[in-house]
Amino acid sequence: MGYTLHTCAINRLYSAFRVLAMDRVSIKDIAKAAGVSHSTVSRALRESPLVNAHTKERIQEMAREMGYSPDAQARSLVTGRSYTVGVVVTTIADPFVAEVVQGMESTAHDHGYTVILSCSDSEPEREIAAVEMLRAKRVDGVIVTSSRIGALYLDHVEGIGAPVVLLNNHNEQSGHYTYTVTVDNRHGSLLATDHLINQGHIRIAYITGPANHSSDTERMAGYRQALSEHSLPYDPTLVVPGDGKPVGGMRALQALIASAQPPSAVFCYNDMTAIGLLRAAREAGIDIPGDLAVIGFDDIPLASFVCPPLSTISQPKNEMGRLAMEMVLTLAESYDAVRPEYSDIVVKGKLEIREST
Amino acid sequence: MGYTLHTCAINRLYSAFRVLAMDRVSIKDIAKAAGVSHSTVSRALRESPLVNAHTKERIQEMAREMGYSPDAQARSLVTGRSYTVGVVVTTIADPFVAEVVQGMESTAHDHGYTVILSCSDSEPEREIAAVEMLRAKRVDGVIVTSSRIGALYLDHVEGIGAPVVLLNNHNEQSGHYTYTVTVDNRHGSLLATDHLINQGHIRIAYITGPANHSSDTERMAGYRQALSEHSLPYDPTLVVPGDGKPVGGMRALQALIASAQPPSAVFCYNDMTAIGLLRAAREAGIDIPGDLAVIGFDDIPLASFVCPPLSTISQPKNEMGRLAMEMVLTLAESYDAVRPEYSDIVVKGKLEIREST
DNA sequence: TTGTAAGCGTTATCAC
DNA sequence: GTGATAACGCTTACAA
Repeated sequence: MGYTLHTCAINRLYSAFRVLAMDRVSIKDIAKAAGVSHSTVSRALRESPLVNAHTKERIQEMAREMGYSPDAQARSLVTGRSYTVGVVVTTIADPFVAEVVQGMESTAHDHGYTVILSCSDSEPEREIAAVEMLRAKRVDGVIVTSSRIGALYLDHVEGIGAPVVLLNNHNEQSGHYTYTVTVDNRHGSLLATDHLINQGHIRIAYITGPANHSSDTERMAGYRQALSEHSLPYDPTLVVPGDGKPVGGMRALQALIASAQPPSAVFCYNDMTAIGLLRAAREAGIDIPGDLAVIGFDDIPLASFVCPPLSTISQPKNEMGRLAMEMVLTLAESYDAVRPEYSDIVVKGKLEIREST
Repeated sequence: MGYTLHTCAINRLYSAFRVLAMDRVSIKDIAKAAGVSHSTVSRALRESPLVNAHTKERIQEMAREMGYSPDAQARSLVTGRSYTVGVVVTTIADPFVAEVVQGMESTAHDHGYTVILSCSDSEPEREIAAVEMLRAKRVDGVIVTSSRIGALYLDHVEGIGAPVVLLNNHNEQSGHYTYTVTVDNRHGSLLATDHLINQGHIRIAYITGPANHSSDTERMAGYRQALSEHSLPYDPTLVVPGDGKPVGGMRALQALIASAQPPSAVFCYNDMTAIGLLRAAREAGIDIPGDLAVIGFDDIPLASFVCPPLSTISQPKNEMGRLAMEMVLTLAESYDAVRPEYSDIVVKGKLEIREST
């Protein structure tokens, strides 16, 4: 690690008999203290009209005084609803994911739900384990974000006993009997590429994302479509592999400048790639956008702070999180009732022109 | 919003009688099917040695076939442990927080625990509500990150019935009977300011963070200490207010260049501030680090991608998350047993020299 | 309006 | 080894 660690005052004082086992007060305790039955307490605490207004108030007062806190698990055991939804992501450290989760959490909160967060690190086993664990916790719904292995869920989905919605899933065959929220990748790429073309660029490169992600396939498709719509030739040598991360972008730039006929513009799979590319360009003394115009995809929070500020396709991250959460909650509330077999929400990205193009 | 939304295939098909109420199988169901008592099933499923090896295997096989999933809530009800810890943060969209949470989640996972995420948006009521809710869910522990209102917890902390650890708390009076993980702010500032001084700078400005945060007070103290250790005068006009966000940094730069005797270097409360300042500097045609050296604090993931790459004090974010989680889990496992009255872990930041100084 | 009793799915304590 | 039986803290018929 290299970080020095300083533990101070640890184990400073052991208080031998500090038994904090502050026995939790239950409705029975309140019942005893109030001289009523525990069912009356239960009613009073949940504002049931079936209880005398006076005693209700008295009981609520006592509950407060005694420091009562309802046991959500016990309640859930009998009601069958946990008011909890599981959110599975690759890694929360990804700024895109973080924004999406932010949107999810706040909507969940607004509806009185709680979020269990699980990071899979893109490892299938961990992702499955997470789903299994969420199932054991009896969540009312699950949202899986940016997963590459969505198809696996479809098998698990039957067993989990709760609705599952996929957000920006990267797998092709997640079409059946599932619920999804996705950005329109093709449309976004069209926007990006068109923009470059309108600026007069003819030779436009595309830096790919990680292999086998449907989002990459779709963005690539949009790029080619824009080219063909403008009767521009598609040159395979202008498609260079990246990995969705800064390093990929840096390497891609090397490949680009080494080529016989370098492009005058480049569309990157995502902002992280573009940012890596920007950095490499600066080091190589290439002027952006003078020598090379660059556009990304995602609009991560810092896209406007790199230099030059990055033009990009903005995904409504917060909004997407909100939509996914609302979808899963709606499904949860009508679970084991009549509901649509599947539904997809497709949101469109927006062209954000800054100074890199 | 401005984003167009396209709902496709929604409500595509209602299958009227698809009752997915796939009645959950319980140990009793398995017991019935296997012709044994439910206690035997319970034992078999938890690898108890108190059960015939043959029947154990048979039962496990049946459980698998029947798609059994243990009910964590029911179990928790009787064992008193939920294997869940609550993490409350200001906002997960903050890259610093996201990294910390990443560290927390992965350690929790390694120990078989699950994370409930709650974002308070720095609103005291929400923060209190979150704690209340976590209490109802019977979490085994709570970690509060970057809160400004830690003192409030100290009242709640007794009632919550679970250990609470504070990470990078911004409140002064969180000293008693609590557990904390914090970065050594004074030390980090010393590092940063020393670095600037060693580069030959005499007039060094400090851009503050949000008011009344102890972290700001401490960083400021480190700055002054470095100055005095090098017998440099402390000039109050060189301390300009920021807000911990890019805008604050941008505004601060205006103030700086408008001053009679501008500094040749500036130490910013955090990276976000520095990044805003960098941007304003670029727009104002100020050369970094030629005209002005800039250093931040935090080392957020994109600090190395802005231009010029930002020198900063690196906080071991992941590590801090890990430490906090390990602390709370240790406390949880010994709850209502003998344990230290309080302990603080203080980690030291590291000077990360890049190109802005 | 209130109380009694059953039950949610576990684990745990006894006997046998 | 195994099976009753009693919790755990709550909600909810069903009675009174």
